[in-house]
Amino acid sequence: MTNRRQEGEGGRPRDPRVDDAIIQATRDVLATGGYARLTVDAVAARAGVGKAAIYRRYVTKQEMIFSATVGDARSESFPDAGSLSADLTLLCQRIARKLSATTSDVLHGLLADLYVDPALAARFTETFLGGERLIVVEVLQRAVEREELSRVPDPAVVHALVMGPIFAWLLVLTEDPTKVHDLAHTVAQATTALLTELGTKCDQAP
Amino acid sequence: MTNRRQEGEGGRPRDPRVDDAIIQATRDVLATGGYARLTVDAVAARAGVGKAAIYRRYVTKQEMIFSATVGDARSESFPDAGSLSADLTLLCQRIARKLSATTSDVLHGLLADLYVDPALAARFTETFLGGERLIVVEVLQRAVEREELSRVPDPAVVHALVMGPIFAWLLVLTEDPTKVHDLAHTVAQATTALLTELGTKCDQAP
Amino acid sequence: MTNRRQEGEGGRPRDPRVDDAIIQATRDVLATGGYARLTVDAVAARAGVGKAAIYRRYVTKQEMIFSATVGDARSESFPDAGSLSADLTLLCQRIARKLSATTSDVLHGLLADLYVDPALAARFTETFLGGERLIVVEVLQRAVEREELSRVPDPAVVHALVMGPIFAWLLVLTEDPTKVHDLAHTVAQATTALLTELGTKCDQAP
Amino acid sequence: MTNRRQEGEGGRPRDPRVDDAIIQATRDVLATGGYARLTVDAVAARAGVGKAAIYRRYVTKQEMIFSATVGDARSESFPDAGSLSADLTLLCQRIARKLSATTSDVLHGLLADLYVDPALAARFTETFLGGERLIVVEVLQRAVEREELSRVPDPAVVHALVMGPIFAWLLVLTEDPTKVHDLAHTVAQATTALLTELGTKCDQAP
DNA sequence: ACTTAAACGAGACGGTACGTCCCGTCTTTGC
DNA sequence: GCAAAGACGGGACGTACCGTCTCGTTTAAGT
Repeated sequence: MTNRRQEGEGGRPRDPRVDDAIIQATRDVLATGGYARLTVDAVAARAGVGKAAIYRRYVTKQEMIFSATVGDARSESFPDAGSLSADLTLLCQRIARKLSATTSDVLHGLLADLYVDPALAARFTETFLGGERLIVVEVLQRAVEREELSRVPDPAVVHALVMGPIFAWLLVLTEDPTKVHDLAHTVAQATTALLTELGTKCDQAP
Repeated sequence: MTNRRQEGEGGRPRDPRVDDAIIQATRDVLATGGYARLTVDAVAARAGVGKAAIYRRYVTKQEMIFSATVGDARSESFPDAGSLSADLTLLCQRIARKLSATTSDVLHGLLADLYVDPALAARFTETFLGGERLIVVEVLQRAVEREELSRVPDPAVVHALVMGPIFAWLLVLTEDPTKVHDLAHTVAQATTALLTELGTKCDQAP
Repeated sequence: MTNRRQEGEGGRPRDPRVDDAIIQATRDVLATGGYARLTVDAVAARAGVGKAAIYRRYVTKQEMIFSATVGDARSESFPDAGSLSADLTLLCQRIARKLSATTSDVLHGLLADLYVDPALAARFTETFLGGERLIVVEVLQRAVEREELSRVPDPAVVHALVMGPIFAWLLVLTEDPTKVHDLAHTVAQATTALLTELGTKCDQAP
Repeated sequence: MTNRRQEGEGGRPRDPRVDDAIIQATRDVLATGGYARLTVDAVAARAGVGKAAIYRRYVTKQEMIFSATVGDARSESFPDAGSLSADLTLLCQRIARKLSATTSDVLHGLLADLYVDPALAARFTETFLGGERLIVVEVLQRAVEREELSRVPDPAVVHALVMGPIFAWLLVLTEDPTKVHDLAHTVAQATTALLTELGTKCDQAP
């Protein structure tokens, strides 16, 4: 993905081993020295690849990092856990797992760079957040069908309520990551409580 | 703050106008080009100041940005709003206001750089988060005194629950900032619901 | 010339139209941007040819340029003009014509590159200078036979005396090229004067 | 020279040791690997200097090489040797010495690059050739005053006649450099012969 | 009033990384 | 097996910042 060029047929095709080597080297370098110390030369050297091979695939260092970290976004199917509470718990666990996979500084570095590059920002929103948002919508619709809720609340608000605390725990407060599992449970409880017991007051945008 | 040097007596004293000029220029440059494009030379030029004057005050570019954006953190007193729900709402509003003051990329850039510089990270935690944490603790204690809660839950969890969604709304999801006021209300509701109606299940760490 | 490969018989034969296209494209690109800006990719593109087709014919970019500019060196026969003076004048004219055919920077660029590549240097000496040297020797021998000279002077010295000023005029001093015809005449006069009137003092190497 | 900037007074002044280090390193690298292999990074490394320090002084790699090789052009005074023949001999020796100081490929590389950069070309003409030209003019005027010549011939032609053969001997024919002294003598003889015995036929441009 | 020590604007310094360009080689598909 | 197309590893280019270091000047406090 992102690997621009699909047009021309002629010529030597891109070597998929090079693609893999770049991605893997990026992850290695990121793990070694962190976002701030990642160098395109370092990645190229580690991958045993010329810099040109990298810039042929990614317009920018950021694009490369994006692809190597949060860019794949395999949208796994989301099973029905049986109740709103169980669904939300499952979603929280998944978000926690996803955020745990990326080091704090990498995600923040990427988020900082998004501000400069709107195109990358759009792709981030679509890739990284879009999948989650779809799941949120589906979970809420199921709850309405089960008659746990009378109507579908604003998905953006629910999304913020469930991903926010986990994001903050791991990437802002940098609290103990081993406790994130319990936190996910608590977040699901709080959201469920809000949505069911207090009614549907959170549909700010009808 | 951070302005090292207290020892020597002799010599020309620091010019406070220079301090202000640096802070203001930093904010201007950040507003103009964002975190990624901020250059020490640019700040110096804009402030009409030599680079030495900057590095005399801050060890690092990041320290400067920190001071110019989130570094002042005047810990305003936090009034008692009368109930847990009202206290939490007030806290959420305050967090929302604070986060709205800083552009998305600046905060993320800073957070990314914290990873590299532990000293700055410590100061960030203390300055930016410490005040909030104290308020969280106080709010919870008041609730126990009022007998709204039977015991004080883990403040870290509550902190994540209240600041997480707002942070995510503004700085990750980049949703409409005008709606953050309503969101703050919703977050307070959800947290109150969790703490009161479902008991004290969130004391993960006794 | 230089077109390595004579061995194999089997397989598709080289397309002579490709040879021509490469030579012509090289000259075009040289004329357009000069020696420093000549790129193999540019030549290939202009010739409508793959880079491989070029490197199948020439080991090096320099070989290609050499072939396209000074490499053909058709050794035209050199007629007897009747006297040493007339022979030298004719030789000077021929040298002037040859040097005028190549742009200043191309020849200098080539000469610079010769330093790095001894093989090319040898071929240059042989191709570009060897022909001239043979003519010099022949002219001097004729003069001895005509008894204009008592013995044959060092051909290297005479070669330098006749080609030097013309080379300098066109490629170092970059004086008016239209005056090179007159200069050629003057050079021939000076050399004749030296050889005849002052005797044979220039046989430095007996 | 060439070191642009004379305007501003404020700020740290250029360190002359850096100037020297760059010049010397350039000569070293040139001597080691030749013109084609000279790298700005290599020069910077060898000089123990940042690349910025180089580009602060020279717009271009070529400017740097120019300054380090033929750029100084200390115009030594030219003594009167007593006769046209002796003056020309002295001039030829001086030219030979100057050309011997620079390696073949460096001068050719520079000459090739002059084609691309007219500003550098102008400076080359002025610096490297201008001094010689002035001497030529002076030598001819002296000869007229001594009544060896009836009038002053075209200096450009004489210049080509004396520097051409030496240039060709060393830098095109690459003949034995130890014989250049004898050649210089021969060249002076030939030119004297032309100018005196055959009259002033070479004033092509009156 | 004079000395002294530090702060000041300016900008050069050694480094390091960027993203671009080119070389000469290798690898496809199609004739 | 040659051809066009173009990807490959390598390496230099010139630019931009970083954080440090002089310059020569200015400004207070301590004598």
